[in-house]
Amino acid sequence: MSDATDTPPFRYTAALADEIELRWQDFWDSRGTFHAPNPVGELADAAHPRAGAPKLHVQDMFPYPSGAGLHVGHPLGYIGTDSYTRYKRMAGYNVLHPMGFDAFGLPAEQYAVQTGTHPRVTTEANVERYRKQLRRLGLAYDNRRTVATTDPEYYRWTQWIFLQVYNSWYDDSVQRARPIAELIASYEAGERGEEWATLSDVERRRVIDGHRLAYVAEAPVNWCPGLGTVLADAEVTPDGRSERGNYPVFQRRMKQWLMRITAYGDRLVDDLDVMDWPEPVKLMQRNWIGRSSGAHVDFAVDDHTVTVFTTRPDTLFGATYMVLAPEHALVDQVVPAAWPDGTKDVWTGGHATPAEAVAAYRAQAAAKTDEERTADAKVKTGVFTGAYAVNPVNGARIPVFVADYVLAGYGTGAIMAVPGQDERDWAFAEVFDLPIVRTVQAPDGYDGAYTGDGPAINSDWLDGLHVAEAKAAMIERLEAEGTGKGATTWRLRDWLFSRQRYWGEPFPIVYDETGLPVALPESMLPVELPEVDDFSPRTFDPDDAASEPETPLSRAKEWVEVELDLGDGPKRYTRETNTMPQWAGSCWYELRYLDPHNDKVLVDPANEAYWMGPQSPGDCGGVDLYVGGVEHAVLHLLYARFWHKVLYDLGHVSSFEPFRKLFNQGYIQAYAYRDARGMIVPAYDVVERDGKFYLGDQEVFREYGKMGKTLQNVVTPDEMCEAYGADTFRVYEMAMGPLDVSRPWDTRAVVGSQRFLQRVWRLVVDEETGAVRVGADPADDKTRRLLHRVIDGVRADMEELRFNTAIAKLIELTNALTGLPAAPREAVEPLVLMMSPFAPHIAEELWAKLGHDDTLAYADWPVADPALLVADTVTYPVQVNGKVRGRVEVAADAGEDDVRAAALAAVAESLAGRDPRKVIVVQGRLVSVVV
RNA sequence: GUCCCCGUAUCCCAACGGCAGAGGAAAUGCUCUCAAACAGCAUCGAGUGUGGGUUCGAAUCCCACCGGGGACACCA
Repeated sequence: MSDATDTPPFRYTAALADEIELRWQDFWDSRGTFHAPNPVGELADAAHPRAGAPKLHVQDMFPYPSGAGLHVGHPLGYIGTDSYTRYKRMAGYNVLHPMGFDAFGLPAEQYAVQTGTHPRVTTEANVERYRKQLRRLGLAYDNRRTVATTDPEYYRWTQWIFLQVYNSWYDDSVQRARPIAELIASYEAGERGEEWATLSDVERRRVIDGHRLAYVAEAPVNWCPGLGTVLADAEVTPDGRSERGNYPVFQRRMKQWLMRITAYGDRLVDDLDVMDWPEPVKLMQRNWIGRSSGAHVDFAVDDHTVTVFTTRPDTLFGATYMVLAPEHALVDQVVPAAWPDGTKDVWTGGHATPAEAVAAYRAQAAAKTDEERTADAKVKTGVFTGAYAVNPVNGARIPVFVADYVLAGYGTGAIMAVPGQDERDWAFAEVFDLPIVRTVQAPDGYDGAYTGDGPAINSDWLDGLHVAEAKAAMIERLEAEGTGKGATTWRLRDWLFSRQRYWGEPFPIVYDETGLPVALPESMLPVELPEVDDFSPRTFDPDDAASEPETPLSRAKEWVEVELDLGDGPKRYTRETNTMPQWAGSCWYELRYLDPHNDKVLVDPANEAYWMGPQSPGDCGGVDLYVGGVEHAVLHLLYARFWHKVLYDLGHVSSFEPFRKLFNQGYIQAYAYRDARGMIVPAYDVVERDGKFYLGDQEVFREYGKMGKTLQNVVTPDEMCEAYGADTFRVYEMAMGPLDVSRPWDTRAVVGSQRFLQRVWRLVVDEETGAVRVGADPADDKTRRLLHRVIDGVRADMEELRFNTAIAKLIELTNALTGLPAAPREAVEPLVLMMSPFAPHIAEELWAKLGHDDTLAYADWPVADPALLVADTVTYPVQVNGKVRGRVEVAADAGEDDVRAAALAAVAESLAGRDPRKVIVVQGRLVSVVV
């Protein structure tokens, strides 16, 4: 062990980095360096250097603190926002950059079920570990503002928001939520019909409860026996399994809490237009919400009326048959005793009567899972019901089919089929030999269903109109005749909000003797989770669709049965024993950061307006930059937008969107290795030789995937800090590529970032003596010009989050300074300031060594001198027919004619007497000569 | 099947339509060392997935195809 003697005593090594980093972390903590002042309240501080400055609110999607701790992929976004906010703070902004923990959730609960350890114990330990890991990275959070969703002081307000939602209704006439008291007043004033006066108290409550934005309903839900809980649509994978645990999920009707997010469908779609979000995420939200506008059209089927939904009312003259979903309620009622005349053989499925055919088909459809239905989508199946419908616009009789390509849960569960303009209908019509009538003129030679625009044909009075006008004209006619109505349908359903779980927020709801819910008053919040011995919901055989949920809280009898005085004297009540889903706490945390300890209100309006309020007329307001993975594109981001809009409608916040700008960071993935038997081997022990990979002598094979236990390729920030220090780790993560691009982790390459920091260190500190060696002389002209070019470029890169190119420029400058006998202070100081967002500890240390006695966190960010950005002379390459044939150096301010003359002289030889046909001078760039 | 993103040196990545290289890694040589590691200095390198088109000029814009990643997938 002679390392210590051979390494220069003052070299920037991992050990020195460790010492510097821990010291500065303590310094920042003890000084409260990164505290951000609020306008009002406990966190206001008029003496703060950034009090009253322009604000910037930057936030990361907060983590679920898992038992495995962080790996190097997790902090990528955190380091990105930290670098950005450190830069913006130096550039003069009052920066809010908080961090918290999404601490309710299944893993801690499942661990509790297995081991009997209370989820709170596990969660707190995990949170503590995360805090330590994040602190070690030197992330400049305002730690006074941290939140954990499991903290009763936090979930008190989650419950409070639930009460706001519960105690309001959506007034369609003004397109916003209003207090439920206003609805009750309206009923009592007789503005909503006479009936109210005749109702009993209980009936009145039922009427009102039916309008609330949070309500209990018997609804089709996703019941997952394997987890013992119901799930939101978004938590179910397309193949009908639970996203967590991958258990089968069954459709069941159950009594559950729902939130009326569908009321906000229009605004959730429309407001996407004003937000600065990645287009793919906006698209995913639009798809998920699935707004489509068209019309409901009534078709007579014998004595019954079947209403269909269509987005193409303009094609009504081309409707040649009708389809009901197998589950449609009217199917049985329209089926006649025998096949009518004209029934084609392919329509019957080989059955003797319509009733048999329909029953057989329905049984067959019911037996299919959604997955099978989708997999079979290529081949259209169905059967004739024997009934005919009458097309309301032309009186045509069209056969009514049952087919599973029509979904019961969307629209009305019935369609008019227009094969000429719909690909699915076309495919069905071909199988069942049904007529095809084009009602939109297709291009010459077009085969198949034509869904594009064109003039209407075969459509009587619509002929000649284009699609958009034809739709409007048809809707107008249908409404006038009373056979239809313009309509909008949604794919989005109301949000299933209850879970049969222990480790979640209890509802602030009790039930009285009527069995109807009663909201607890704010004064009784928080409703804390009771202590229980058994955390597990009753789980079942994962395939037992008929099982019934039983919540863990229902077993805490002394908690469930309570005596309360809710205004009419002490009475017995029963508590709600479901808990809220994990999304609840993350639906509003961006607001609590603003005023984390306020026990009077969720957030003081002045603080909300400052940090998140609209910045200009029409601006939606919200967090200025929200960074996280794209996997939350619909779930979290849709739910949070919904809650925020409710709070906006009720006047609690001034912004109508929570996140003005969204940025999706990429992922750090890693190589994994399998041996010849296909077994994963620890990536850490694999070595590369001659392009092949070996574990010992055995060749192994490389693949690429997520970092994790199963692939045995986890690298932790702790290891990186130990081997190189946090600054090196941070610089490496920011330098390896653009923030939004996924890339492979390569531990071998980290050393490059360490060498960069070592070189900067050496510019300031003599490795042998530890003395400050920075030069006092002014920089030479060349160095000075480079410095200002770098200052200029780095600022632009920082603004655009292009950290990789910013770091490249800093390295370029460093390498230039390294070559000088003594690096001039004039260049070193800006370099230290500019590297500080990425490597804050070493930058602080060097800043101090350069003679500054306070943190550089509030030092002025360097500004480039424009005069030094323009060169004295410019070298123009001269192209002849696209090939570079010469170069000329001319004064930077030379006119175009001078440049042309010089250029032509320079390539006279190549021209060989030919006359240039054209000479193009690109100012400052090049000259192109065409002969 | 439809839509979106991406293909630049051995690898990760740069290049307002204007000389393909900012930066890092690897590799090679040298310095330091008894030796090695660290560190330092130097060297090495592709014509931009393929084929067309637009242009004086294309990695960049357009079209088609190939490869990789992602989203959606009977939503009437």
